[in-house]
Amino acid sequence: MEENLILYGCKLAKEMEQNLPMLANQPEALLASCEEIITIFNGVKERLVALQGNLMGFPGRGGAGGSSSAPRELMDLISAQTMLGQPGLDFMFGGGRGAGKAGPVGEVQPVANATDSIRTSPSRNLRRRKDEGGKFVTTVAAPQMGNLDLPPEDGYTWRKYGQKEILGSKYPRSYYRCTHQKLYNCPAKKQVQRLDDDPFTFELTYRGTHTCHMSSTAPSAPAPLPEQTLPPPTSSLPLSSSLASTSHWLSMHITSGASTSTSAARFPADCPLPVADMADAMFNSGSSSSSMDLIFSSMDDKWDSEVKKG
DNA sequence: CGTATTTGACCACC
DNA sequence: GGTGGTCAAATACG
Repeated sequence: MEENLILYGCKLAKEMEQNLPMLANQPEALLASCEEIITIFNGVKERLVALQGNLMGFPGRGGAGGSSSAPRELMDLISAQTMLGQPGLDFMFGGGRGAGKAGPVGEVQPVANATDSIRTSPSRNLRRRKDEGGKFVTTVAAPQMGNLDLPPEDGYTWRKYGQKEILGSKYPRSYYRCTHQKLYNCPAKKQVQRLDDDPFTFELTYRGTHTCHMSSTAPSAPAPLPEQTLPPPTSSLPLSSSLASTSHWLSMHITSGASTSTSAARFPADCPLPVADMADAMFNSGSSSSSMDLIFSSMDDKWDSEVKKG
């Protein structure tokens, strides 16, 4: 069920992508297509939210007023995946597509948090380990050229706060937190580790959700969109131009069909994840994620209202 | 001088 | 006690 809708959505998105120059002159057609895609993904998203709610038991964030944290988590995952240029949606939607034998690259696994117990240390309670709701593990291809030590760029700004040798791994694990952690109390963290059997692949572990890009005062966030029925000015986004020249190293890797090349192959030939491509292009088109924030915030508006409706 | 990274030590958890 | 995650002082960098 979902996968059919997704395929349809992918197809629509791809058609949009191909017809973008034309559609740019027909904002109404563009708008209709956007609406359709949004509707499709919305339905799938709601199901996944329910599913993921069962799976992860998202505790929500901040207690008061955090009623719609799960969609945010999902969107963050999608953002991370699409930014990475990986078919991360396969994790979200791949359950039914032909018993998807996922390769080692681009695989995403939700990991349920064991307990929520916070150790009440008598002397210190500032170093709690078991925090945040869920964590996501994904693998991403490393660049085949250039600096291999460079952690994968994913559109967020991370600050490294630690590195550790991991038992049984050749390579150390690096620990990053969101640069805006202090300013905006953003709890997002990620771990980067190179696979010992495949140095060209990073294993990324994301935990926590970015609150910095949600904050209206956050540096990367555009001015909050007012309540509106119209979508953001998608026609003004540098979609087509950047699609033609994605210079991101991840994109290069994926299209180059490198050694661990199960990533792109797992998608139908007529649907090479155009949505991810579009998102990737959008992220790569600017250093800040403002355009994506624009899109996601508007989508969230939509989706939030949909969720509240239901 | 402010910010990011490095790195040894500390701490939580198993 | 071992291992992994985090802290924080020292250091590097722009």
